[in-house]
Amino acid sequence: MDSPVTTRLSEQLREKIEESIVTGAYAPGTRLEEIDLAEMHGVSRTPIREALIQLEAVGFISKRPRKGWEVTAIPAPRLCEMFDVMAEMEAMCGRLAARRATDVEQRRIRLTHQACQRAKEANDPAEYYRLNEVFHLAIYDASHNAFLIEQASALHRRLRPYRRLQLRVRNRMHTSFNEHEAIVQAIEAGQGDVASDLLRAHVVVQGERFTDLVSSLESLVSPKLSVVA
Amino acid sequence: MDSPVTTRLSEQLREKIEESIVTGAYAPGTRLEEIDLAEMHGVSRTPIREALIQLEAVGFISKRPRKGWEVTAIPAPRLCEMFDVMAEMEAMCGRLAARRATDVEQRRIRLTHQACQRAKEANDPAEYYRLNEVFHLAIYDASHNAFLIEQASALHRRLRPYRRLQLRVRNRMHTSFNEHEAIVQAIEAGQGDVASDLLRAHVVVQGERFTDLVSSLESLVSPKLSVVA
DNA sequence: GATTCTTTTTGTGTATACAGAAAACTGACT
DNA sequence: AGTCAGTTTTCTGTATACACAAAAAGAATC
Repeated sequence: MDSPVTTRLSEQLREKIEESIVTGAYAPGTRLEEIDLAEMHGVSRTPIREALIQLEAVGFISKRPRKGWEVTAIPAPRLCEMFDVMAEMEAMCGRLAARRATDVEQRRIRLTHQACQRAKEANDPAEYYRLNEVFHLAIYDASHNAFLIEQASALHRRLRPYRRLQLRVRNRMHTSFNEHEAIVQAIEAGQGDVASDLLRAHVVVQGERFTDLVSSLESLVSPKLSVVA
Repeated sequence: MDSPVTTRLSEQLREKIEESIVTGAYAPGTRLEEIDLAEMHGVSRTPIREALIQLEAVGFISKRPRKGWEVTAIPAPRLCEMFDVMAEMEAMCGRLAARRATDVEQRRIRLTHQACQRAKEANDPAEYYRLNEVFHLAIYDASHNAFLIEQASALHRRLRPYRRLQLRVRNRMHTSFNEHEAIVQAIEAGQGDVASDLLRAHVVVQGERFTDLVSSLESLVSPKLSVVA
């Protein structure tokens, strides 16, 4: 039924757990106990442990001396740093995409952008959010640098639970769309430096958006706090 | 004597094995067998396995279906992609460093550069190679972006066995030094964009250096090939 | 002599067992 | 009643054992 050579419980478990983190099911700060996870997935501790070790190596979780594993809660300042790096990587993708994108890839970017427009006009933030990811990934792909694509995608995924919050910001969807339009034009015109600068500005977290980010961070972590307060 | 809470054989083992890869003791393509490594280090398979899993997560080794673990041999085209990304990250470090470096950090960069000069004039490539790393790391630090520093350092380390080969290229030490001088000046002058562009050009693998890289790659992998040929 | 089938060996993936340490709880003493 | 000490429990790190699968080697047959 499923792939026969996918022998590797620990890999499948890593994907499952990572998915739970990325989607926010396991919020930052959540404790992960090996035995619980093992029972939950009906396996022994060993493959669970191996999955957790992989997740730790990529920074998704961290191990506290005697406290078990914990979903990494990224502090706001570090999150800004990560968005800065993300911005730079996207800028690089954009520069390369403007130089290297094939006709098919250009068309794919433009089409995804138009789909974003429909989602915007339908005032459907969820759909816009989904298409926004497709849009950015399309630009990554057009860079024709496999390593860059991997790195950018990984960081994109890492930041996913935090980016989702950004769209709640007032008018973000419209602003985002307008920025996309300019980016697409720059790529189509082959203007690498322009696309690069636009993408950097588009992704980076500046000014008031930083405050939004910080405040929305609080809605992610331990809900019990809100009960106390 | 050593840190008492460093209980974690797998961590120590990961560092040891990674060191062997980075220094080139384990050349690309080398087979790593769990039992051999376990005996070699006087431990059981479990911590070895955990160490290998971590190394796989970062891309140092990869697992072949039924062939065990193998030190990842990076193909030349991918290596170029990685150097391109490295160049972009260094460029970003330089741009930030020019804006943010403290007096102490500027002085540290300049001093390391002067040490490079002494190594160059003493015609000591090994020492120059070592100081070159210190120089670049000093620029990373001056960027004041902890995440960027981590990422850049990790990629730098990843590329280390390949960068070493580059210095064998004729006159590379002198060219490198001159480029460093311009970079230092740009950072001291606070010219972020200039530092950025210079660093990108300094790190990237272009033109004839690509050919050098490809040919030097062959000296890394399985020596039996040269016996056959 | 070559090819194919069978058997053996080797190596990985998962489970389980065991030891040691830290944290929590309980009891006693001040 | 509070604090300190001792005991118990829980959890982690490491070792070992077992099963399954693939590759290699050897034997038999064509």
